Amino acid sequence: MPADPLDRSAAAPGPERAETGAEQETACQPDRFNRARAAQAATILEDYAEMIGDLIAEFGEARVTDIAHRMGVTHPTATKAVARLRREGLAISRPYRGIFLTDEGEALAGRVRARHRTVVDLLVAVGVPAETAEMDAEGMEHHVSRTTLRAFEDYLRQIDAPPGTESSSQD
Amino acid sequence: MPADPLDRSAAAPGPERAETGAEQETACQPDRFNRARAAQAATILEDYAEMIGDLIAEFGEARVTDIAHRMGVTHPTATKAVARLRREGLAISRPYRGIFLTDEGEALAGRVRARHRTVVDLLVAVGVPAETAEMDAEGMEHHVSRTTLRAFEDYLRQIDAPPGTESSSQD
DNA sequence: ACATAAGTGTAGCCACGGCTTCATTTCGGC
DNA sequence: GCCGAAATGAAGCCGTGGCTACACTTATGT
Ligand SMILES: [Mn+2]
Ligand SMILES: [Mn+2]
Ligand SMILES: [Mn+2]
Ligand SMILES: [Mn+2]
Repeated sequence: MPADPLDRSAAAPGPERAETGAEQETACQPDRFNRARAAQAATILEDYAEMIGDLIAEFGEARVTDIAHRMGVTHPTATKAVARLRREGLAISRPYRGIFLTDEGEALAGRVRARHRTVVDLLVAVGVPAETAEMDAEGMEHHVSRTTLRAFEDYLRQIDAPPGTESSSQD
Repeated sequence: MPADPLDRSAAAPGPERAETGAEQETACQPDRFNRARAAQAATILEDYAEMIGDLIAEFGEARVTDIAHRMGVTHPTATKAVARLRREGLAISRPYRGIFLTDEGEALAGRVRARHRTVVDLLVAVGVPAETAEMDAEGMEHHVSRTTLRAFEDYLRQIDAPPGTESSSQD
């Protein structure tokens, strides 16, 4: 093959790094992806915890079959997820009995539920149809950081304020 | 086994379980999660395709090591991802040579890149700090449907309109 | 009370996406 | 041209999160 006409060495992002001021734009890149992967790992726990919380609120307990049905998976899959919740100290259960949340699990479920609602609300606020917002939020929510969540809340509060009351620029 | 002291019937506030239309309001629920799972499955392909596109734009080709470095993974992981891209008809490569995108892969990369920017822009527009927006968008973007993306674009266009020129919005 | 239905557990399969380790190839300096 | 370094490939491990198939337990109805 022709000796590769492309010399990467010349086009390299920058042999010397101008430190302090300019962050190496490609150096933070891996971090972004790592964070996204970490968020993805928590997705299952979060969704199952919230779901179990919902079922407990409705029926007083969460059963594997109900969890599986609502999550759209088979019951062994739900069982495995519950096992992981148990390992993480988020749920408790006994064989052939319902699943319950620990205090920690309940706290998580609560946070997740609130965040979910905020994300949906924000999407609707910027013009996304309600049904679509509900759909997309189910996946997006797990990647919404605390900072972003707070920004969403502030934004929603701001647009909720009566338009006549214009203390907008200030706090 | 001890005669289980936990009778589920007592724990349940409502003895009767979802007998009426309770199933119907939760019928869409599995679909939401299935969609979120599908979006997650596409995440890897999308991010790698975009990344390969970036590298080609910079260096004329994408090398496994560079991909791995920017994605924050080891090179065998990047190799596996490239293999999957090839299988899906999104990339082409020959042993010990650079990786390139097919027309389809290039189209995907372009869409993903544009969507990424839109998501970041929207986050910033509603008050999320730029760096945080970049972080969160990396994960959120894959769950943004076409409908939501269009809503984002409309919203951004709307707020981009000069505040003084309010011909568009009825007053 | 007992038969059957429904719920649950368990085992084992698969693909994915990380990783380490080692073999092989290509590249670059001399 | 050679040789060492760097890049790439290939094998194989692990955990996750789907699934099916089958065993067992619990609930239910007669
Ligand atoms: Mn979710
Ligand atoms: Mn949710
Ligand atoms: Mn991404
Ligand atoms: Mn992206």
